[in-house]
Amino acid sequence: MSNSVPEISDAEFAVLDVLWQHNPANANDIIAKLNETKPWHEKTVKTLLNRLVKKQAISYEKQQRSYLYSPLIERDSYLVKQSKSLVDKLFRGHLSPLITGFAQQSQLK
Amino acid sequence: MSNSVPEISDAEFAVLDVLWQHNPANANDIIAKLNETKPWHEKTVKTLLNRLVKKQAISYEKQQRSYLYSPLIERDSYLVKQSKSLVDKLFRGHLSPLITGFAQQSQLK
DNA sequence: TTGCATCGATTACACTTGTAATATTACGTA
DNA sequence: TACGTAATATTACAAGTGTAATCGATGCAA
Repeated sequence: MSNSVPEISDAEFAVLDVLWQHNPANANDIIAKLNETKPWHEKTVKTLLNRLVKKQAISYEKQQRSYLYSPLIERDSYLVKQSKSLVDKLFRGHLSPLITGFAQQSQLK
Repeated sequence: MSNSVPEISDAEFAVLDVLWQHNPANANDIIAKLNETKPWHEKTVKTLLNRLVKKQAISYEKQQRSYLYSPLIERDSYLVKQSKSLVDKLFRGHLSPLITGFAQQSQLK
């Protein structure tokens, strides 16, 4: 049976998201990509990479001096799990009120 | 302009959720209701109530010895906000992939 | 009136998270 | 071979969170 998906914080998710788009990737690539949208310090991103490794959300292989990182958890299963847990928490498992809420809100403006 | 909705943790949300179902309510009522599903110590719930008050998510009025609590933030707007922020984060604002993901996942079993 | 039970208020404490700074290690160059 | 530099690893530190325990006030029972 496959391990359950670890908890991923918001900042960690952003890193993982970059890796889902393109992998394997080294730290500098990831930092550059992230910095297109987030003003994160290099050190910050490295911390996040380390935490993701510890959580076994990503893996790395040594490539000369630096590492090449790859996701260990699947994007789709992660997204489904997160969606489901939100819908469980907010709507007791029912998707329709979410959709309705969205519709109403977007129609307000 | 109305204040933006404060950040509410998962445990705090459960308390707020009880108050949305029935309010005003005193601490004991809330504890009893929560204990139908969560094995939380009385002290824990009181801490959560305090934090919600500090965050101005709920209010109270003194009733003799104890307090009567009521929600200050609206259930609907809170749910919409949370849904939206998840959809923004996971699906870049698009609802349809969430729905599709749900459909696929539920059809697997 | 005194003490106990019961409220809410304050304090505790470890873990996670955001956000780095510092330490260490190992190439590559002079 | 010795050093600077660039990678990773370790440490930092405050705020938020989960989960209570303790403190202080107060009203009720004896």
